[in-house]
Amino acid sequence: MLSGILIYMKHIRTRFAPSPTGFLHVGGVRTALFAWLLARQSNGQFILRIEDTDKAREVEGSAAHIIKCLSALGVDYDEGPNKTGEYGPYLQSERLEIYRTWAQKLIDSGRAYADPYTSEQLQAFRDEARANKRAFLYRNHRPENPPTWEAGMPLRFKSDPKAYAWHDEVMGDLSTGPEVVDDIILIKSDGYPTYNFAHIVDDAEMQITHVIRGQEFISSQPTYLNLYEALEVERPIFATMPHILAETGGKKLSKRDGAKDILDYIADGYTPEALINFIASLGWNDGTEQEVFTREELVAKFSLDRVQRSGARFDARRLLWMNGQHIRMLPLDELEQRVENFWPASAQDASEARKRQILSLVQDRLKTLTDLPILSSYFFEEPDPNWTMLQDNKQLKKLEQSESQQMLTAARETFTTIPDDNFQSDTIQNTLNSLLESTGQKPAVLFSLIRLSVSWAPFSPALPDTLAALGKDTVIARIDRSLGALSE
RNA sequence: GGCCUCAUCGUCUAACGGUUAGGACACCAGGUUUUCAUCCUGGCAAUCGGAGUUCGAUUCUCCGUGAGGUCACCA
Repeated sequence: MLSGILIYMKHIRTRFAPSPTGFLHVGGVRTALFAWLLARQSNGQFILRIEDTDKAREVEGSAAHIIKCLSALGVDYDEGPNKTGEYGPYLQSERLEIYRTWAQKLIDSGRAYADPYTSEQLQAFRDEARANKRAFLYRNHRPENPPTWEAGMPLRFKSDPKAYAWHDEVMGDLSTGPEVVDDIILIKSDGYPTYNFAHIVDDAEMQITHVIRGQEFISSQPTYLNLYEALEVERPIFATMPHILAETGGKKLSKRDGAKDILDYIADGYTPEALINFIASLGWNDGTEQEVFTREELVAKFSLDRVQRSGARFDARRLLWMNGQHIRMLPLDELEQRVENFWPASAQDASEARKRQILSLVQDRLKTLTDLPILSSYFFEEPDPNWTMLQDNKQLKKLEQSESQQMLTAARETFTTIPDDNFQSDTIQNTLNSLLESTGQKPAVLFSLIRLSVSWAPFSPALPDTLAALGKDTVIARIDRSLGALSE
């Protein structure tokens, strides 16, 4: 405990260490986010390290893609591939000399040896273990007189199996027996280190204080602990994150289960704030009933000891709700910048002031930024009458055609009496009220009809506001057009 | 199969061993003199099972059960 406190008093250094093998989904992002929050709340550093040691699985451009994702979320790093600090390089493929040096240290101390087996022999050992219903342990087949290690041979760790008990900031106190500590590969035959080796070397070299990673590493943790000892490096604080589960089934979130890339969410009109809030809420809460957190609140309130131990299921509906909450929290001029690329094509020639006016009307109804066109296009272009909307409307479907015509005609007449310079929301409200009296119609019927005839949209802001924003001439012209279509 | 981890409404979750087990999403019903995906009010809905410890277990212990992870020259 004391050492933990001392390390906290030192500055915190956390890292996100993805392998560039594809895209970045919410599971990976959460690990990055929590590491980032920890660093930011303590004036520490957050490091991005690209673990590109598997050249066969590497996908070109994905390191750049990962950086783009982090940047889109506002998860900034202090050291990384294109932001060199004093512990670089931050691409593992550029650190091969470092791994070789540490490997040599292990060889010299008798803690590493060349693996002489062919893959067929290895596979036979595995099959045997499986047939005996036992876990495969390489060290049961440790060669007595391994050859001198040279290029082209895998280098193995000579483990010193023992029981371990260790503390995990999230999972609590964990322990295992010696049967899980094994001779893992340190350097592959292609000369690249394995994750198992490289991450320990790098974390030590880069002075990482907190290792935050997914549950899948818990079972190899004892071997890692053994390796820290052999390497004679101080072990960091560990925090193991539960998995994020796919929406259906009990499996961890993955690409084939429909996990989307973070940039896809951005493209679909989700805000970084909402994504971060949502992802953090998958497994973390601050103990109060607060659900919506700003970025600053997350930084201030996050703590590892309130991270859940069990997996959390991804819930797209909750994310959608949360996105709406965050959109509503944005100041109008901020929202204006965010929606720049989401306007309908017809808004292209509209003035900034006009777009701003429309935006303020629809802000409360946006759940994603991509909702903007459906909520605003009729302000910028002439909507086509759509009779199915009339027929599907529960208020209007029983209406005779002649009744609709009468109502619209009456509405048109009343609107013409409003002076041009007084076609404002409150005046329109009064006009609509008097129209209700004179026609004797229910508001639900009359207002639905007017709304549809000027917008032909599934939803819109409050009617007086909508009409005022459209303007008197447009309102009358659209009613005329709808009347014309009605009488055909 | 070995080892490890986890287990509260459908979902995300709260609850010093003492609460009518709370909140949120979703859903349903009302309301806000139009629609609605905003907003407000209300409703539905949970402690995996069995023992034990205790005056009292969601909470502690054990045994089951279920779920997940891992047993790669992937990370």
